[in-house]
Amino acid sequence: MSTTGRGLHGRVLDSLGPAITAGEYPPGSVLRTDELAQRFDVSRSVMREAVRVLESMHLVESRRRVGVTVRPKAEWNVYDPQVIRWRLACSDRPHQLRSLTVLRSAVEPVAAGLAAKHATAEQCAELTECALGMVSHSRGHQLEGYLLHDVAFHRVILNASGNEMFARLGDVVAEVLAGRTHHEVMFEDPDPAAVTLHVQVAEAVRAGDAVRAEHLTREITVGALQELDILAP
Amino acid sequence: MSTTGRGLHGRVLDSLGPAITAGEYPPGSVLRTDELAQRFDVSRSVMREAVRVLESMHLVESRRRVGVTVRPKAEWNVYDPQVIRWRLACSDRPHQLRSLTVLRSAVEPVAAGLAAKHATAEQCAELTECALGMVSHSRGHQLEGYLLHDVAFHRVILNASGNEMFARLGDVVAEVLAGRTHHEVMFEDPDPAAVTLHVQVAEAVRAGDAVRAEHLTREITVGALQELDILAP
DNA sequence: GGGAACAAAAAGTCAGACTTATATGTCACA
DNA sequence: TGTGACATATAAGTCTGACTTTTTGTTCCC
Repeated sequence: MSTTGRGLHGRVLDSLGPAITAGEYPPGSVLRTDELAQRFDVSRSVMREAVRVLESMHLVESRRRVGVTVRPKAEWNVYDPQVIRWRLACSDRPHQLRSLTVLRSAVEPVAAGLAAKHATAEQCAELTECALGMVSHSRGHQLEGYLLHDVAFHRVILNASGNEMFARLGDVVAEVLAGRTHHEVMFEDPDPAAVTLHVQVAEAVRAGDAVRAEHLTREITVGALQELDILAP
Repeated sequence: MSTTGRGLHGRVLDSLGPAITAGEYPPGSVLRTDELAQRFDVSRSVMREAVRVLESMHLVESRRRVGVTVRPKAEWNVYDPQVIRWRLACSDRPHQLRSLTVLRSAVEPVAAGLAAKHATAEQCAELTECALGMVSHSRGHQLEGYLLHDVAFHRVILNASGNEMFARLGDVVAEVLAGRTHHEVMFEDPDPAAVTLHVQVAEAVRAGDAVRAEHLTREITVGALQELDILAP
């Protein structure tokens, strides 16, 4: 899933990235390239490449005669999928999950409205297929199967919106939904009301009813937010 | 504004990044590190650092024995501020501007609603100050002054929402608004109705009226979308 | 025709020497 | 005592060349 692993510098990032995003090095901390290279037992060239990547994520800033300083959290590229994964993997997870869910609540209803206008016949078919899959996996602790169709459903909506910015949030949504199923508490079968809503959204999109699709999706996301409030008020 | 310039590898990126995002190298194109290093007259180490950054933006993929291949547009990290700037600087600009405006139309109303709940007294004051600044620069071709306050206004809203994902879209909004004023056609003074809406949003946020703040902001973004439709139907 | 051995190509890695910018401390002078 | 110019040390930045590793495509044999 989150395999940066490509090459030695990727190995370094897998270790250093999470450490920084977890706040192990508070903002303003100064690291030195040579020292890091020693610590990770890699050459300076490799270490420099890793630092460059962290710099492009705005996690650190490299300045002559000073070193590599950790930037304040407010400047991080929090939309970078890699950064999102790192933050979801650390203790900041609940806070991060809430931020992303709020983002979903803003984006997905609008995306659904656009999908109702722009979705192709194929996308409509895929959507109903996903919704039916959710229904058939909604009882009897088939959580994994349910999750699979749920993720696919929201991906299709985001893609069908025709907006590239929305489409690229598919991975984020997948991460949030997976997080809810795996890490957070999810004893019981999914809420039947939510399942019904998904089916209705699929219908609305197929019918080209943008207003209804948007409204129904808003209900879904409101539900997701309430779920968070119950778990961590 | 968009000064990557830090170091030699930054110079290379300023040249290669825009070229890739502009589609000069179609997806699947293969570049070789050594050749690029020669072309830009830099050492391989510097070139490798540049490639690493492009790779972290998912613009390219580097594989042994094959080279550096350009990835399909759909996989790019389109939320990376650097990528956004590069794309806004090329012929793709109108399309990009539309995508971002649609994103704004989804995010900003929700952000305004949250701001009404969470804004501090200081933020409220700042907001009304911005709105008043917009009013006082709304007549007599004071476009630059108007833009300044407009950008500040939306930044405060996004920050006051208390959601870090929203807050980080401040730069995007700034870029969109600046684009509208500078590059697109903007002969006349801003629409008086829009100015009034901003003042009303500031009031609603101060009053803690989330529903009203959200609704008014939605009107603002709808206006922005209509403006685009008029310019490029 | 299919599979195994082989060769070439390009990225990846490393080590070492050198350059450059810049923060900081020093000292003279006002 | 404060201030400006100057020297110095430091850490990033750059370049080069040699070497390693992985992967692809070819060739050769069964």
